[in-house]
Amino acid sequence: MDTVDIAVPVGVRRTFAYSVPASLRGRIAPGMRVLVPFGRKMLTGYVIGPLSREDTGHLKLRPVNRLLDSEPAIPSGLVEIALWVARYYFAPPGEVLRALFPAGTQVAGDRRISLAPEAARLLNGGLRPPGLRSQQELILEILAREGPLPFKELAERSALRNMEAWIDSLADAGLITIDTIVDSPKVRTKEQLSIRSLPGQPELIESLPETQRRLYELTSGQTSPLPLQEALRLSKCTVSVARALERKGLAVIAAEQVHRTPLELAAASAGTPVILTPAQQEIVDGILNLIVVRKPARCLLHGVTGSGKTEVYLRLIAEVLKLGGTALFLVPEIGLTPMLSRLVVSRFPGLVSLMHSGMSPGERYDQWSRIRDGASRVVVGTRSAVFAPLNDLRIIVIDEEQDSSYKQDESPCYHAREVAWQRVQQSNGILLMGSATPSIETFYSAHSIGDTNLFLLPERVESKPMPQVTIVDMAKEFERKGKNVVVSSVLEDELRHCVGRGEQAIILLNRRGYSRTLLCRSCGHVFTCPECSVSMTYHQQENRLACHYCGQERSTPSTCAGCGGPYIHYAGVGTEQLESILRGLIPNARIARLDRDTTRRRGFLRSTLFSFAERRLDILVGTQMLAKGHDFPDVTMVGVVAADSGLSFPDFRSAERTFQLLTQVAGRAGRGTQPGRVVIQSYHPESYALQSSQKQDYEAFYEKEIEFRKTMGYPPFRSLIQILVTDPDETQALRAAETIASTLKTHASRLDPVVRPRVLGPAAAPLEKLRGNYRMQVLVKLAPGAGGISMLQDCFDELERRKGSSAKVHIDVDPLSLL
DNA sequence: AGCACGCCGACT
DNA sequence: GTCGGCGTGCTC
Repeated sequence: MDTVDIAVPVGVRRTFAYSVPASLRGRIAPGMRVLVPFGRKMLTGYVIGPLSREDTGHLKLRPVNRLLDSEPAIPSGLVEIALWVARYYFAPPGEVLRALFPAGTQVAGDRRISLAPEAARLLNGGLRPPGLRSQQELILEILAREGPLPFKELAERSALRNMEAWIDSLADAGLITIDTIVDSPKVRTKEQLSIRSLPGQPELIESLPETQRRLYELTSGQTSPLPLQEALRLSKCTVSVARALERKGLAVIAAEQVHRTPLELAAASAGTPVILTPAQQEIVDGILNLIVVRKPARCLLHGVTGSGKTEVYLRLIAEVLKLGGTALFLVPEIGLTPMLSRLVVSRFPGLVSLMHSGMSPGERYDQWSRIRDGASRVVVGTRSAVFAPLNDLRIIVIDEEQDSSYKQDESPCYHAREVAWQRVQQSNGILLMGSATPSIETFYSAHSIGDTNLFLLPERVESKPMPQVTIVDMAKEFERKGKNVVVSSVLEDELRHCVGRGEQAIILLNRRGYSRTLLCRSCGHVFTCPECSVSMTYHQQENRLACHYCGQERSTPSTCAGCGGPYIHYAGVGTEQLESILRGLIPNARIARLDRDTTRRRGFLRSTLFSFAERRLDILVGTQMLAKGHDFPDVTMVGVVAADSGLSFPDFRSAERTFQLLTQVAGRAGRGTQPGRVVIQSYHPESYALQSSQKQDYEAFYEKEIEFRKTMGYPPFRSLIQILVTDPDETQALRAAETIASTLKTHASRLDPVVRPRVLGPAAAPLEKLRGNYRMQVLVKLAPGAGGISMLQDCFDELERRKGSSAKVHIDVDPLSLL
């Protein structure tokens, strides 16, 4: 390779060609990080491979400066995965590749300007080099006063423009020197002085003084070197004692690498597998058969809540390890399910690495290094762990496959499930998706298309019954009571009984705050966020209004901002108000609330879940974070206060979301010895999302929903690409969106009508304004697999070449929502 | 993404 | 005439 293709972490959707100096030939390989000159800087680049483009003849290639890795830092397969992500999701390849490495390992270099010795001597002697312009003199003065400075800082201090020219002239005159300083990575392996004992003559050891003997015995009982500080603390002696041992040849003190270990790993104890039910065993056998043939395959494990899917995953991971392969276990959010990660860790002691956002940069770096070096063969992690540098990946498990946290909402907007599928296709492994409420796309692929293997666990373990679900029609409740109530009599009675029996309850209301909207009774004015097109929510505890989209706050008004009138109506109940209502209804119950407001305090989520598990709480009130994956055996009652709050969302997935949320939260009830009861309050009891979740009938929901998707041309029948154009100026946003839409339409019209993508818009996005930016969207509907994507590639390449507008363009391939 | 180049208004 | 504004074009 004498010329290479390199991705540089800048926001450009292309790679760059570099020449390889003779000294590096034969040592450079794909997946290595290199230092390359880019513009006026030095940047970390990622080697893609030999130069494939031929049109570089006219370019004067710059040489790779040096290698940052002596061997490829990631398996070369991962480079291909990154390129696939970049292409499919319209993202800059350099930024995708950067995301594959732990944060803080990237290096960059900047020019540093110093005074040449000659100039320094003159200036120190109070003299000035003759014939200089005042600007040049200023630069020299600053350098004499401040010492060598980075280019940018020098430019700021001097406040000159055209710095490049002044610097060049001074360098030509030999008065300054310019060199490149490359900073060192912020995160690296941590080393610590450690002590390790050596075997010695028994009589020598016998003769040791008391303190040296203590230290020697402590360290000789260890299998690995002990951090020196810790050893001294434990044996209560000082460094001189350790040095004495070293002099006698009984110990070695040296810097050793220490692994920064996440809490969950350190705390785990060894666990043992449970015995599988026949149904679980059959599925394990079925999937294992697919694993051993070494052909890529997708599997969906559709099992009701509490049917024991986790045990199936763990058994298959164990089998993969026996076969010598590695495994990746993706979970929605580790923070919400600390029990699950602990369970995995306990089952494969010493082999597991964790990758999630709650870890410090150092911990992430060490976990990543362990995975890359092959020390960890099981990785448990959230979305980004799908890029873990595992070799011979034979299974990827995606738990709660439908969860929206698997989709990254900023560029690159990848979906971990799709990336996982690319990875197992490459490594001849298995993708195992698990859910009680699979996404419509995945179930369609399994049930109707058949390119995903479907495995069913229709019953709970130990034949525990599914909870009994009651729907309360809140319109009738209003008629009966003659007034609006938040908690229906049915829900109230059930709760009372539940708490009375000493059992626990979960109440879901997917809306935080005290009141959702403030409305003037005189003129109808709604208090909306000045930056966003949404109403502000009243929070009683802080006595403030807050925007839940941008976080902006303001004090609670006492009069209407529109007409000055005093009659302000607080409408729409949130979790904060619900909590106080429940306290009023059932004063003896111990109640806690879990939502983004209460869990902002570090550790509150963990400690509250723990208290609830320990039965020091009777009722948990909260938002959807209560619905996910928790396993509390004493919860027998689940209430949903406003089940239709999500149904009115102007989004094609709102029914699916509602059904999933209701079914998931209902599944929290009756996981122990007592059967569960669920009460769902709604103004739309007839909607199919509610009806099918009442019967816990996924397939009934699927049949209705897939019909809707087909009629409307939504996924899985059409692929969607959302182009969101934002700008503080409404007309700017619209104009930029119009340019994009018309370019897309022109390109589309050249295609065969059968595969021709439909271009819709531009139109204002449902969230018209967010953080002061107006949002226009263009929507492209494509027939899946019809090659429309390559048309879009061309289109966006063209648009990028002549962008001509300051408006921001955000491309979301396969968006999860269209807000 | 940065960052320089280039072409138009307000100052010495 | 210069300084500085931000439109637009490039980085191998």
